[in-house]
Amino acid sequence: MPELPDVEVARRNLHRWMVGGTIVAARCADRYLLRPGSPRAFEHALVGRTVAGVERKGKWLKVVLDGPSASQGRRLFAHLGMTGDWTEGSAGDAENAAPRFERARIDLERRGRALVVRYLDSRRFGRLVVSSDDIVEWTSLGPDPLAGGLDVATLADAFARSRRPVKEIVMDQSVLAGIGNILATEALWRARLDPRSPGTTLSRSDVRAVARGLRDEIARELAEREDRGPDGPAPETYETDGTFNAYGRAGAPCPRDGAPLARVTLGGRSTVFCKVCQVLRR
DNA sequence: CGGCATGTTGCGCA
DNA sequence: TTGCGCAACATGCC
Repeated sequence: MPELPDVEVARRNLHRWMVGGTIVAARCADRYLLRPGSPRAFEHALVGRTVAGVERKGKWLKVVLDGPSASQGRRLFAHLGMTGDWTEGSAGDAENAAPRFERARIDLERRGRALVVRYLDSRRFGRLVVSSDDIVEWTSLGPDPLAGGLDVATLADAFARSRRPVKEIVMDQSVLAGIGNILATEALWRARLDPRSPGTTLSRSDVRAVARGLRDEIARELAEREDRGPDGPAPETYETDGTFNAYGRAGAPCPRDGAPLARVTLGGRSTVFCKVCQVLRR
């Protein structure tokens, strides 16, 4: 599920489902997901509150809650980790039973209707954190690409300051929030730039190409998810169905020149690229 | 059984 | 101080 486009879709869904609703029950028994919180604190912080808004920065979500008085606002921060997802169903239907991998459940009342919002996460690398202030994981994020954070000057600055491979810089959440392994791999393929190139070696036009690659790939993935709609196929099924140019395609022909795509490890992450058309700066 | 996985953090070492 | 590499976290799937 989780890179910027997936999280943005989750944000829009949560916004549509929850804003204006009042939380009547909240349960999460998973202490690992709640770290450093507790099931009791989770329930206590949410029940009785009204949802005022749902925001996103990078891969983090922030659900803004209103208390009985304005000074009692609380926030629920959520990260999808590797396999997290949010779903919705109306309470009372046949599907009242907890689906597989349900880790948290929030019951709301909205416009006289009861609904259930669920957090599912098979691998449990996600987070659910309640706080009355912004948490450091949120405040230390760099600018978000969809909020105008993807400008060439900022990127050029980050590259100029580091000899680390360009792919690692782009995936650094304090440089740019929301870029994961798929977006970085695809953007660099689009930019025709070898992911191992040190940041300091990039030319002005390289930086522009990386920015354009990121922008285009984010837009493409967002459009793809919008096309499928909420009742489309399960997320897992659109990872490897031919929509990627490089990600997950090691050994297969590069769509541009037919050369077999190479695979290396950068920052502990699998990295696929074409040695023929993606130029290595040094 | 072995290997890989869309993410993040922390540790040890150069 | 910075930058790596690597393991760990917990689990599913091919």
